[in-house]
Amino acid sequence: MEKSLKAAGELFTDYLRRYKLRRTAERYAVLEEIYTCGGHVEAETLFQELKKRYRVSRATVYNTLELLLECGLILRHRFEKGPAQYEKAYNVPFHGHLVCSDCEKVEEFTDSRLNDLIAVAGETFRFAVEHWNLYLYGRCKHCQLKSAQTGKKSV
Amino acid sequence: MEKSLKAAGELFTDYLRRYKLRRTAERYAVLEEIYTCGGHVEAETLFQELKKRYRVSRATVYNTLELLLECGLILRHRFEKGPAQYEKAYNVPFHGHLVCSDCEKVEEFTDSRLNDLIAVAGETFRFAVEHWNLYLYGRCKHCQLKSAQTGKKSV
DNA sequence: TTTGTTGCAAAACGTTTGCAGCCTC
DNA sequence: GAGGCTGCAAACGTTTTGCAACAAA
Repeated sequence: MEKSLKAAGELFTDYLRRYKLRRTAERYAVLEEIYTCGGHVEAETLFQELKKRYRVSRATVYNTLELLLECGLILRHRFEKGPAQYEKAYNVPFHGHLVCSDCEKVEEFTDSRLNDLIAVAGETFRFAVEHWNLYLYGRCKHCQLKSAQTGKKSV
Repeated sequence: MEKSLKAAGELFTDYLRRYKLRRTAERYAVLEEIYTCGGHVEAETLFQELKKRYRVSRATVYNTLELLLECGLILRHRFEKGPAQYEKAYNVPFHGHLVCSDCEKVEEFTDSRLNDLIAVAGETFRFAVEHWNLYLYGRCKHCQLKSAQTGKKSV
């Protein structure tokens, strides 16, 4: 956790140096928040959290998110509903997402066949895959149980 | 093509009847446009096209898209950039999407292992999968060739 | 000192909503 | 005839942009 933030920070520094971009406190603050909040965050939440501790603007948050995406330190998801969500990507195994249509909670899963399948698809189409997303939508364990108890199919 | 529109129209009629919703010309117009435009369309394009032939509003387009999603006759995608895109779903095999970050074009691919993989993930988590999306982002064949010729890595 | 980056506010964008009138049933 | 659905326009929430002030190099 703590460790992956440190390593990510160093990679971020390398990236900023390489492209002659400035190392500002705000940029590292955004990185830290994503790496320590645990899970998925949306830009607005990120901004509200950071505002408690720093003087930051939404513009900077969005600007920094763009940089972090570019250097591969974070991932962005646009699920069916709501604003985009961000998660740390460094030292995290590739995974798919299970998104519950009822409670909106997101679970993650891995499958060894996923990477192979994606590599094959890329080769078949001579497509240079940079990143990918697999989203499964439906009802999670808890919401199925909940509706079974009340006898209702959905809210 | 023509045939799947007809079948989809009948399923839409069944759905509207079942839920005591009204069969309006506008609703069928939206369905037809999606089934005949071939590929992915965004709501605004749909609206602009329909406006040429009918008196419709954006509100009706969005409202109808919601209905068509609900009865499974269309699919909705939120790729990394841009507004949501819609595609017909009736009589179309499940497929993943290859999205080019350069030219924004979308290719489709199928893999027999996909359905199995998704079923397994669902069972493992006792998650009732309703639908899913697999998006691969990167550079398509043509854009790779294009940058190899100019010697530039990207635009 | 230079100029990339910031905070702020306004604008842009896609989508949703409120409402009076229309048209399906 | 009743009320679900419509077009229109205004409102909404998220993201982007323009700009003067600031601070990293």
